[in-house]
Amino acid sequence: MHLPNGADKRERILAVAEELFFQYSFLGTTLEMICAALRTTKPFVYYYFKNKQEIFETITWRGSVAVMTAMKFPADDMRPAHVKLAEGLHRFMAACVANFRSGALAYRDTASLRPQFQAKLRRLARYFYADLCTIMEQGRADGKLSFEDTMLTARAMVSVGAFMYAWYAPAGRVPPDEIVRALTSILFKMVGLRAKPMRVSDRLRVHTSKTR
Amino acid sequence: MHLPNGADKRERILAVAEELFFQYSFLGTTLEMICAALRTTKPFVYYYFKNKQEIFETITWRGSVAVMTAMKFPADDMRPAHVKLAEGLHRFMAACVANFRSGALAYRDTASLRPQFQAKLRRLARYFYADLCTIMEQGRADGKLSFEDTMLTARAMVSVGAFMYAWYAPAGRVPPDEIVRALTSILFKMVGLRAKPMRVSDRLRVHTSKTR
DNA sequence: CCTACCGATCGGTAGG
DNA sequence: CCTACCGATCGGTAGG
Repeated sequence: MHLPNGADKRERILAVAEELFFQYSFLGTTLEMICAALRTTKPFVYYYFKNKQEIFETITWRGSVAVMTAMKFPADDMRPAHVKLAEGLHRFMAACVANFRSGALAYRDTASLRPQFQAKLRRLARYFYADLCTIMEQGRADGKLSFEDTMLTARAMVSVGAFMYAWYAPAGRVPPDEIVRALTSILFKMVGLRAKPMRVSDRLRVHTSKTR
Repeated sequence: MHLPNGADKRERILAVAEELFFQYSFLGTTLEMICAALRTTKPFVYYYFKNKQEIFETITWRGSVAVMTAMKFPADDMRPAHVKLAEGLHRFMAACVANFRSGALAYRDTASLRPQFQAKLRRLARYFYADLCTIMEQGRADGKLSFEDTMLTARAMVSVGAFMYAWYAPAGRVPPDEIVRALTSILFKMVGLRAKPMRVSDRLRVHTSKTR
């Protein structure tokens, strides 16, 4: 045990609030509930955050960024589009599973976000979809993929990851890695990609460069 | 113009409330907002409904039933499983598009539903998934379908319809019928079904029996 | 069908 | 003088 510093305490607030916001929504979660779960008081929370809104948007932003950066590749990555898409979809699905709570807040509780924050999220999503659609169409032009409307197919694939909040339970029947592999394999079928999704260990062995 | 009877007035309340609940969530919608949109007062609304909860659950139940009954077939329907699945998936997707607002309330605002109502919804969903998975596995046994984990594939297909609330706009780029056709076609790929989804007019010509 | 009003509970902040 | 908190209570607003 060690005395936690400020950053640790802030993280603890965020962790507890994420759980409560996911379960009860923004308006359904009171500061009293957050404080009770933290076994602390409101002024303690208000020392680290200006208000409830700031806590909520911090969590929401993290989750959204984690999911929406999966299609980013270095400019010098010259692999074929369908290979990048396979890796990107796998990263996307892994991020959806790892962040299924915070990732859901953006679209499930949109009304509780300030308009300017919503605009920031829409920008993030627009870039994600632009990257995704570009890679998809390159892969199709290369004859490696097969699908009809690009944007609708992209929306459908994102739905599979995004809607996970409604049914996924971390301690469920299938282990997380296996869920990621199986769902990624379903996304592959949706774009007519033949390859099987790599296992996490394979991906780490083949692709060692850090993208962040 | 005619003087609306009690049922009409009730429906008007439900229509206005559905729009507001979808946009602002249950807790974010006040009775004052509903009354203002209706240009009436709270006691008028409380003449037709016991409380805010009853309005919300009435709307939610309708949407959920509309979507979750798509996989029901008459006991004497002897068509092959993959044919029934094709029709069921098409009906499911059409119901998701037609009820994207009320259908979303069940999973987006779950916390605002009473536990016993949540249990009723879970029962409805369990029957839907049971029917869906049964037909899927029959079709696979017949050699007409191809997929891995049945339940995960079912979840993924439902996600495509369910998550539509996050992006679908009735007055958007693609007309509703075309959205339904394109998304159903994507569901077909997810289960390895070769057939193309029928157009609405075709389906009505071929299959005239009422399922309700 | 409306005006007026209640018990309670909310997010946020005061003094110490 | 600062920080990190507590007990108490503020102004406003919710459902009914």
